[in-house]
Amino acid sequence: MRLVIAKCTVDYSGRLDAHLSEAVRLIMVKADGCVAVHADGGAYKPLNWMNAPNHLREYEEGGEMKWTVTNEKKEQLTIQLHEILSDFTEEMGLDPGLQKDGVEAHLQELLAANVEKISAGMVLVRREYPTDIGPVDLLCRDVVGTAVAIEIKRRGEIDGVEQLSRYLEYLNRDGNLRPVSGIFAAQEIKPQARVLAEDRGIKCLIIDYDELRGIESNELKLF
Amino acid sequence: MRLVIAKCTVDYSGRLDAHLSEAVRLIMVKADGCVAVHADGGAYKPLNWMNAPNHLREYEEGGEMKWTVTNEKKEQLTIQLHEILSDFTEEMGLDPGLQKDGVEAHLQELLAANVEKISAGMVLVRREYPTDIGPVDLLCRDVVGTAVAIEIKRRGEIDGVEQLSRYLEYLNRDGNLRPVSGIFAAQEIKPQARVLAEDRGIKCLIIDYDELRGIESNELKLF
DNA sequence: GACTAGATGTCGGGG
DNA sequence: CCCCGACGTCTAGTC
Repeated sequence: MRLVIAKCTVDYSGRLDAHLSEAVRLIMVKADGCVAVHADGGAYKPLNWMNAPNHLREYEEGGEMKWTVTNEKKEQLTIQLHEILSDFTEEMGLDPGLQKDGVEAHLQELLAANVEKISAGMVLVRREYPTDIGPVDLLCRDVVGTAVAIEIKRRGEIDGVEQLSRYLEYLNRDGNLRPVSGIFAAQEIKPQARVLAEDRGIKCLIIDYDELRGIESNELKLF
Repeated sequence: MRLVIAKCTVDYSGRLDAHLSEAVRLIMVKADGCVAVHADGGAYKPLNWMNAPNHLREYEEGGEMKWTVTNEKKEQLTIQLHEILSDFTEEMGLDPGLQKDGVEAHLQELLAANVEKISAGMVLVRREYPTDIGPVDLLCRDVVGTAVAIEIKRRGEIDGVEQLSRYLEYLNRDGNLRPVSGIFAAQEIKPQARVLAEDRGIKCLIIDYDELRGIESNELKLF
């Protein structure tokens, strides 16, 4: 990784046009070639960047260094280095990568293993039930045998309700399943999403991840 | 800005749990206090981070440095620095910020000024027409006085069609507007989005940003 | 390659 | 503050 701190001006042209006037910034060049220009604030997002794969050309122009980074998609990042305050390179090697726990896939796994907690007698038909317009998170049958499509989110927002609505509309065309009801399950459901869901006859369900995890570990203890 | 390169292990706990095993990484601490842990690859997103506002505590534990970053939302980032290879600080000052051109707002502005280019006799009622479920990009009336809702996107995908559909459903409840037709306008429309739009009776329109900009500059030349 | 959906999305604007 | 929508969204997974 190469870290350059320099007084610079930057221009990006591609999906839009953007310009940064002269200031001191950090320019980060990673081993895979991606370039990021950071200000000393504003969360982790750089002001400008160019992802790999790309081509970096460094050259002198009028007594100053100029970098142009281009890629196959005709995007271009141009950095004028008016004054280089620091230029430092360090080999870091490959990263073993990030392990995560608590993303949507884990919620889905836990809820799939505990569908009877949603309502007594509920039975799982399958996870990731395939349709032409994408997989339904969980397809179940309730105690009287009615099909139930469940969409699971960490945070329940309008997009998720629309997604479930599309699946319901599709599934209800299938004579073997019809009528299919819907449950929108999330750790947190935004008010507007709840209104839209209930307006469409979709039930809302708040999932307690820790509680479900607790059930799992308690069951493990029993055996 | 402080840049530390160190062999470290990292743990994040908050919206999810995440763990990074031992490796050499860059730790970036910005003037506003935000912390980011970068590997030497993988675009501009850090492996782990904690945005401002937060509280950074540095202390020694078992002969190694340990950082804990916490915030009001009970999120926590813990960094174990097993070996510090470099620790460098540079004052950078405030950044004048990024100027952009070509985002959706510009498209909307241009199209609003040229609604008669959409179809002859089209008249703009208002931009950002407010409804309870959000603002409609453009509300117009066509040559025979029928209301037309226009949703503008740079890239037209299914989400945008759903958004316009919600607006149309809402607007069509208003006796003063009904019937309201819809136009989905974008620089590029994905095939599936087009199919969904047309299935719902929504017209699709490709916008040529450069052409509209050309019209604007030509009109300027006339005066 | 196209398309879908998740993301610790982030970010900015408006109520 | 929440809510909402844009973003150079990015990214991973599937078909």
